Amino acid sequence: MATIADVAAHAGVSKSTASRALRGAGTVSAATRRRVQHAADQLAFVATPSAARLATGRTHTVAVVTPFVCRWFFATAVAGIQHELARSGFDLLLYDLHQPAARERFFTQMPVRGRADGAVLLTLPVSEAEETALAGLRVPMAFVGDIVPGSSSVRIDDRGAARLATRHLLNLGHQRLALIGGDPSEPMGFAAPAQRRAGFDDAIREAGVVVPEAHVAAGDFTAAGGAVAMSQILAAERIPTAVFVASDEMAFGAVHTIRQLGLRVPQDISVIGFDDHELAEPFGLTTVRQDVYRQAHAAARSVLDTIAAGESASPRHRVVSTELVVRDTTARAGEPPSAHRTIPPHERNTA
Amino acid sequence: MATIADVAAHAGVSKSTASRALRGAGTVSAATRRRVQHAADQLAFVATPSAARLATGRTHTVAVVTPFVCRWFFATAVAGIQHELARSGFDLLLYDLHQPAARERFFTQMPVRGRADGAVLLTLPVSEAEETALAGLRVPMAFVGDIVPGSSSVRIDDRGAARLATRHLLNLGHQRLALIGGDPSEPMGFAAPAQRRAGFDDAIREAGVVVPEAHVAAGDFTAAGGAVAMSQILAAERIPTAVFVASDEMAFGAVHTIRQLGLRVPQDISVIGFDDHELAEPFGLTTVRQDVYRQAHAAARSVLDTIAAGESASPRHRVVSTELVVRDTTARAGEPPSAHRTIPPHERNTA
DNA sequence: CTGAAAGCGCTTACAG
DNA sequence: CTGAAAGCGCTTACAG
Repeated sequence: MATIADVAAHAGVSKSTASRALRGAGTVSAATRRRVQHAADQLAFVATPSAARLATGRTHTVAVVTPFVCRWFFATAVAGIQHELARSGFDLLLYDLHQPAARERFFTQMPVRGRADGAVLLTLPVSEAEETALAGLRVPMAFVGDIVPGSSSVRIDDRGAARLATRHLLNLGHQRLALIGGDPSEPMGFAAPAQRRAGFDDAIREAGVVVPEAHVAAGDFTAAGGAVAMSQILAAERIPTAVFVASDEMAFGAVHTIRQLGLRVPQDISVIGFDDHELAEPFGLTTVRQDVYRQAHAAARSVLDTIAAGESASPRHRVVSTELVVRDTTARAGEPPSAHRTIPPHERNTA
Repeated sequence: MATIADVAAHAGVSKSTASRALRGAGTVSAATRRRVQHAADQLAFVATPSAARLATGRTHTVAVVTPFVCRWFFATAVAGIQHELARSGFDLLLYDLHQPAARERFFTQMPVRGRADGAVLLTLPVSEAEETALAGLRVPMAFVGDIVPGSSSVRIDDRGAARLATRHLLNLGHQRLALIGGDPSEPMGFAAPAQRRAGFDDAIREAGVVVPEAHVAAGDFTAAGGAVAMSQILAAERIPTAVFVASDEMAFGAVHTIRQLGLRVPQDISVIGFDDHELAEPFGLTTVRQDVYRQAHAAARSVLDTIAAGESASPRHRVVSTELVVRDTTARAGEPPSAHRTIPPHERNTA
């Protein structure tokens, strides 16, 4: 591995000018710049990151901290951030706080310290202690889905979007609604579930509709959890005709449960999800779309901009719009089966 | 930020012994060790990573390079690696090669150099040039899904698993099979699609069954791609009674297309996927399971072990088993609807 | 067991 | 425009 001393020697200059020439910093004559560059190419020189970092204090790295990398929302967000970072030549350090223990270890040990110039936190409401720990990092941060004073944020209007989803059900004439939301005692303490519940409540209150407790169930934002929650609701004496599910992944499970019990979607029960998961379209799930990739992208951009601008930049708070996407899992209350759900005059197997 | 000189001063020792005491290296008397530790705690000392790296040459970081973080397989693998790394106090640097341009940039610039002590590469068949570029890193590597001489690998028997899936269809009495596989001209050049195709071919050859070209279509391993591929197959003069789809995500799309056209799964067409995606269970998709989390975990472990052992450790090649998981999307050829698919005597809506 | 010194490989005022 | 020197903050032989 060639060092900068090697390229300096090859080019017949000092380390100082070699360094300056390579980084385009300071003033270097065009001729020497060329000589140095040539020497560097010859030797396939590339600066040792740790040495450059120690000297400059900059890491050209951004940390991403997330619960559950493996879930759609977070994986999509990580992709969005990675792509934006790559465009600026920044590396991405990933921290997954999948368990309370991992979360605690992260906030007490602060492995990010000295390893990143900025951080983006995904959907992670932080306690006061955690907030001060993060502040101790003294690097720009952006939050996706939460607002923390002093840091930038990008999010959607969860409450408004949930209200929109619920109104869609109401507008279709449904009176017996159900909700599959989040578990308030969930250890990560996510903010979105409560917001979505509030939006649901807004809508039913406005419509003067009452939802019995038996029609409210909590899932863990997985399909399996949604399936279980749905079966709890369907065990009620009187079952709903429509259900708002606070995530598409749970909605997939809910739809499956309904069908397993021999009921039809949407003829017997309408289902609307939340997210516009990549499988929502192929599955015909009605939902409200949020653009996760774009939110993540914007958060990364904002961190990058703040890094470039130095401490000066003031935090930006952005709200990304959502959109109702009507597909095949919602229908008017009491509607007969739609035409394309019946057996069509298509070629059939005879094997 | 306190430096090691600060804690040395506080403890009344030299930097050398302070360093030794903190890292448990060399020999330090119990008493001084305690004094130093106390001083470090007081000052909330934590070694500056770049300085430690420059001095030792170790980064305590592993790089993960993947196409598409946002797809289930890769996101799950990243989670598996992250969790194993965290247990050993290693950081994870993530590189997403989602586009040919990003891939080329990665292999020419080699951003991993000097930033990681090891790497795990996900499902990425490398060219010779790329292989030598990686070798230049001089760090232990493990591949998930591919074999590269000199590096460890963890994978499944794609060909055998595909054969298994196809035999399941054959065993159910199906004679008119179809295949939704990968596109051989896909730029990433993944190895699995060809292997799965080969396994399919093995099975039909053994069974003496012939599959017309019209019953073979390529998808891009997304649900949308699977849906399109399925509709191409269903445009054939004579449609199949069963289809092997090389990934669950494509299978989801395929099932959707079949149902959209008014045909039933599995009564009219049986569908088997590949992966055991987390949504396969809630959706009742028959498939062959591969444990991605475990493969990733093992790959990370193997890199970590090699790092710990130094150059001495010789590469390990592991093949993780797969398993047929029969659910609701496959049935005997010509089978009538199964009981639980018919309308059951359950409470119905009357709204 | 402990300390002084050199070194890891860069960068950056400061002179010239 | 260029060079000598100091410094970034650790670690590690080498003496003692």
